[in-house]
Amino acid sequence: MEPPGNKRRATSYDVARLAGVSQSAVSRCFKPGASVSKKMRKKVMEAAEALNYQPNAIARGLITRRSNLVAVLVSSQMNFYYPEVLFQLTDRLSELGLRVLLFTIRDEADVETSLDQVWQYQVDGVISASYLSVDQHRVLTDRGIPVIMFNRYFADVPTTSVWCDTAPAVSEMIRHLRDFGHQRFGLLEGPAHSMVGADRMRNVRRAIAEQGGTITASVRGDYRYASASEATQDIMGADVRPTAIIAANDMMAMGAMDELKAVFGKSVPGNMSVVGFDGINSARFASYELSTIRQPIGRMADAAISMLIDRVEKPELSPERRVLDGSFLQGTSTGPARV
Amino acid sequence: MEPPGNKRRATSYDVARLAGVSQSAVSRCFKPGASVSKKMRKKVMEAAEALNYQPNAIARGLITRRSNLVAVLVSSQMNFYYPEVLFQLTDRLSELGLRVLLFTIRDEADVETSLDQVWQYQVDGVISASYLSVDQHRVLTDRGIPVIMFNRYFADVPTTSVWCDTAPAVSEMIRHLRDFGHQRFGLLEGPAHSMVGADRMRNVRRAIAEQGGTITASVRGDYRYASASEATQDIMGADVRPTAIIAANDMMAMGAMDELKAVFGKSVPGNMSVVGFDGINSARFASYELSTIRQPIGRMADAAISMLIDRVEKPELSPERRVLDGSFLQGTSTGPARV
DNA sequence: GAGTTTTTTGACTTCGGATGCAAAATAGCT
DNA sequence: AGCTATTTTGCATCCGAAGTCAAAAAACTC
Repeated sequence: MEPPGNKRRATSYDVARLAGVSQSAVSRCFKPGASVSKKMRKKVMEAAEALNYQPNAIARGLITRRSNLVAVLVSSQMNFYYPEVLFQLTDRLSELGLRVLLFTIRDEADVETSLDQVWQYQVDGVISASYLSVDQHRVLTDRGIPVIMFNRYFADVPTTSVWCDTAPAVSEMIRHLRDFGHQRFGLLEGPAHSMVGADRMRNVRRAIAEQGGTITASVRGDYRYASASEATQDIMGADVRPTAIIAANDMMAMGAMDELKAVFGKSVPGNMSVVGFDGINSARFASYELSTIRQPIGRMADAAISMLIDRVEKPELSPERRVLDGSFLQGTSTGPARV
Repeated sequence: MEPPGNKRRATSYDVARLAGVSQSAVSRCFKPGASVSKKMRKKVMEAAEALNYQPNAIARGLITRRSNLVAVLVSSQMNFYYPEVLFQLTDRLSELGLRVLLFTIRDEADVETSLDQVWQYQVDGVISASYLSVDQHRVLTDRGIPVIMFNRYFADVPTTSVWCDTAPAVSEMIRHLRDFGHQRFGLLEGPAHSMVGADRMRNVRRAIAEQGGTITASVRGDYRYASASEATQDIMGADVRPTAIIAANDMMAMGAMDELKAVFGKSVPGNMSVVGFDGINSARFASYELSTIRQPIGRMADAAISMLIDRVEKPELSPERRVLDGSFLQGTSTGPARV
């Protein structure tokens, strides 16, 4: 039974002394591609073992200028999409020996303070699945910190980003609804500033224009479940009622389904159809089984990480955008139009 | 337009030179309680501003032996409880100037590698909402790293932990069910090794023993939504069918509700009642409106953090357990027993 | 204004590893 | 063995900020 804790943690010098070698030797033994003889490695490793030595990542980071830290920014909004993205990113980064420094963003002000921290902690890079203004983005890149935007980008500024193209899947989705006889669509859009939402709805409008059908109402929500309630009432309260509601994300689609059932006595898909975007796990609950446009989150995470690593190693790489296609996932929230 | 990036980032020396003072002076200006004259502070701050200087947290951590990093361990299991805890912890830690180093744990092996990283990154402390063995816990505390267990503790080893006592709320919940005339209960338990689940079900059994009623079946799930499907079938397939199902967490309760509706044609609460534990956000969706025993996650996070900070400042503090009471939250998943 | 106390300031050392370079050790070759 | 080519190893210095301590400056006293 050792006296717990108080003893200082072992340093490379301690290991060196015990092993009877120099500190540099110890350092080399813990560096992957270094030139060390077998004997040396054995001696050092034994001493390290005995002292419970592990290199100090902080000290290492100071000299190598590589912290192996990646800042991940996610919105703390109640939208289950974010945790999924976060966990996917974290799992994968861990496997590559990179640590996640997590920043949850509630509002604009949070972003500013987070960016200061990002800078102070010498992160190797940033993956942002949260809102970031062009200026904020530039502050980071100007300072030489690679930034990858997850599922967002700037229209007018080159940005390294992963993006999910929903156009083909939306087209498929509208065809699916049209085949079911739907003609009148209510749109539950995202917030005004959301480019993801704007893009999704642009695709929806285009597909409807191409394939036929009318939009009976278009209302904004804030991507959260709760916001769908009022939005659905607005949609249903319009002059003409739709037979299908298309929501800009799954959370709102779920909210819309529940509102339709609870308040309007509609069954889904019996009387109304509902579709969403994202393909989050909770949309697969049997109570919803949402027809939705699924983002390949895992593959998007891989893409983001690989672009990030490329840029950590070669900072001069120019911005790049990787686009993955979303896919239409048919659930049971869509069925024949009941007029 | 500055030449982007390539320039080295400014250090305290650069600022000192520009301001015409010593490096120590710069350092002091960035330390809260230091003695600096107004003139000096002004000069330094202007220079810092001009150079876009922010102290290097890595270098600072090296000398102060305080990284201001807190490792947060959460299970990456598909259980929405974890993201909620994580986000609560992160929001609060950020406000206190502490950064979250996130570790998602898939399995035992992940824990081991994570602990190595925790050690290497000189975190100031660890908050674990994930499985941790007694040995793993001891490795950390022996090394002098404060560990706070979130919603778990060891029966036989003193542990600093936050815990939610569900006993009174469970008693209330059973009374609620008894008042509705329920006599036969099916238990959907957690995995065998889960002490949280064991504790919850112990309280349930005790309350039933005290207030009357029989347990028709007791089946284990793994806390995930999907596991409730088979478990519910087992419960419903037993010799005697219950009128209410008590699940060890909300995810499984939701799964049970859906299984009852979809496969057994039961309505909830029309034909069967279902209750859960946790009080996660998704249990509030209108499709579920689960009656559940709610954990005060926010307050638990506060408690965990305050205990952590206490121990970072005074490592010699002995283990402490803070216990908060859960509360019974009545939803619409419970109603009169229909025999 | 000289003498004393208090506050500010700067020179220097420290934290714990990584690395360039030269010395030492080993291997390779005739 | 003798001598060169190649590894290994250790020394010394660096990364960037913080803290110690004594010198310098400012603030008080009488």
